[in-house]
Amino acid sequence: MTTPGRGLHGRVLDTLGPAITAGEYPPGSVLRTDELAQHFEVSRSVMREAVRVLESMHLVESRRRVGVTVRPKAEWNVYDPQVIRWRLAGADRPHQLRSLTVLRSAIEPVAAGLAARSATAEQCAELTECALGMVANSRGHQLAGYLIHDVAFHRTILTASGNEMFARLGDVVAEVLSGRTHHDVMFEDPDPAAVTLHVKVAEAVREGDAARAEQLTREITVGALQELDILAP
Amino acid sequence: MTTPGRGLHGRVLDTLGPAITAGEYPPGSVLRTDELAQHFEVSRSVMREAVRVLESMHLVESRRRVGVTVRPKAEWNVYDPQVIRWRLAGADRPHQLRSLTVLRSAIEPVAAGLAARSATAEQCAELTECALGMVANSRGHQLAGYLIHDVAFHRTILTASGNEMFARLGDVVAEVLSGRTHHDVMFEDPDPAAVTLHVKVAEAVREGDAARAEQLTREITVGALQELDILAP
DNA sequence: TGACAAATAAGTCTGACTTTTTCATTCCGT
DNA sequence: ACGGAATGAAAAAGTCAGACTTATTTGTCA
Repeated sequence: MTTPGRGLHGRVLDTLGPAITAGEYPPGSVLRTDELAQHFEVSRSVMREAVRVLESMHLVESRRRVGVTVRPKAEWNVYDPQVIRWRLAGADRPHQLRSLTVLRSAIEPVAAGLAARSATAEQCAELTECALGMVANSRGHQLAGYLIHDVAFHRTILTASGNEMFARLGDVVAEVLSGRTHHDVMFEDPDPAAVTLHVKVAEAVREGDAARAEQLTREITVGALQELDILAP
Repeated sequence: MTTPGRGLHGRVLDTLGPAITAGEYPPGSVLRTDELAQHFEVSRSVMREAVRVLESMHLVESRRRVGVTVRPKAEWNVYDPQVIRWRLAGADRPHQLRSLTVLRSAIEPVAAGLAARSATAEQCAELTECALGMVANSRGHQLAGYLIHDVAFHRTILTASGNEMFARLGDVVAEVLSGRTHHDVMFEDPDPAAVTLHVKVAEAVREGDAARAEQLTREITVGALQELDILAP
């Protein structure tokens, strides 16, 4: 997780960001910098910095003589990890989780295919290690241990794809997987079939079999979609 | 495009952002707010706001007694449209274009599949209209007209997918397509086969044939990959 | 080695001032 | 009397300058 207290403006964002992304201020709402500064008991300079950050996330728009207006959801920078965290922490969580899982289902298979072509020996080893760690923690309610390896596995795939855009989704996937374990599903041991699939993906990548790595990963993501009752493509 | 002159801090970002993303300041470089403020001839308050924005993009990190240090590329928020624009405008353009095209190849087929399931009648009409517009402008060096319809087509697919994360990639795809037309390839009329594929995708979506829409779109993106000499999966 | 002190650069606050944009009024012409 | 253009005032963000605070690092000395 990122540093919680990186200055006063960060403190302000910690409450204002979630409030906006939660829809507490509907699109078109107008805030005034001075009022916000008073409300949060900070100086205008600090408040202005916070507004600038929200503006860079396209959450709000600041215009002279008008104020700080909340933008419609469709314009938000929904790939900003901070925005994602805020939304995952709020009432929008289920919806956000679905969006992200669908995104995963598009990205990860392709990433796995690329990883099979360009993964380094170290990455292959890491992958195998993670898969074995998942197997070792797949029985007896060792969810914490399982999760660590699961996250590391997917992160390694995304990194090994060699595509920077894919690699940067590692944190997002981590958040989705953690969330799934802690809150929603997974009250019991993980599906053995899923565990096996991970082992096979590690194999396929190690052998450089791109098509197989992609197909197997697609099966994993289909499973993730089904867990959320999303119609599998 | 976004508004160019949204305040002094925006002006500063317009030169500092591209400079950082271009690698002009290598990772670990230390900048000092006061010096920057002097250099850009703005007050410290303005400079601080600019730094905050760069910080929210994970381009830099500001620490007391140290200064503003440039983060390694791997930590940047590479999905931030602003960051993408900066990188597309700089020396990193070819690399960025490849990353984005690979991203497209993962996203768009899935988006098309989803669109086939959930597109509205209006969206289907829009799609057909775009495809016809592409056909009409596919001969006789009418690249500008072709591009408009091409961009609109892909944007509509992404929107019609019903997934907000996909929808937000519309701008990125637009930028990639425009760039391709203006700079790199496409000196002559577009590939007739590609045009036909677009028409067929519109058909498949209209008929609700998800698998076919996905497969046809995959063929389109494979073409885009090949244009950049990227090994097709 | 550890504690303490100095230096440093970001962080914060305040108040005065500027600039842009909007809204309401007024004034003119038809 | 009505519509529209010009004018003025108000409102809120934007900018600046200066003083002060605080955390962090570095270096010195016991």
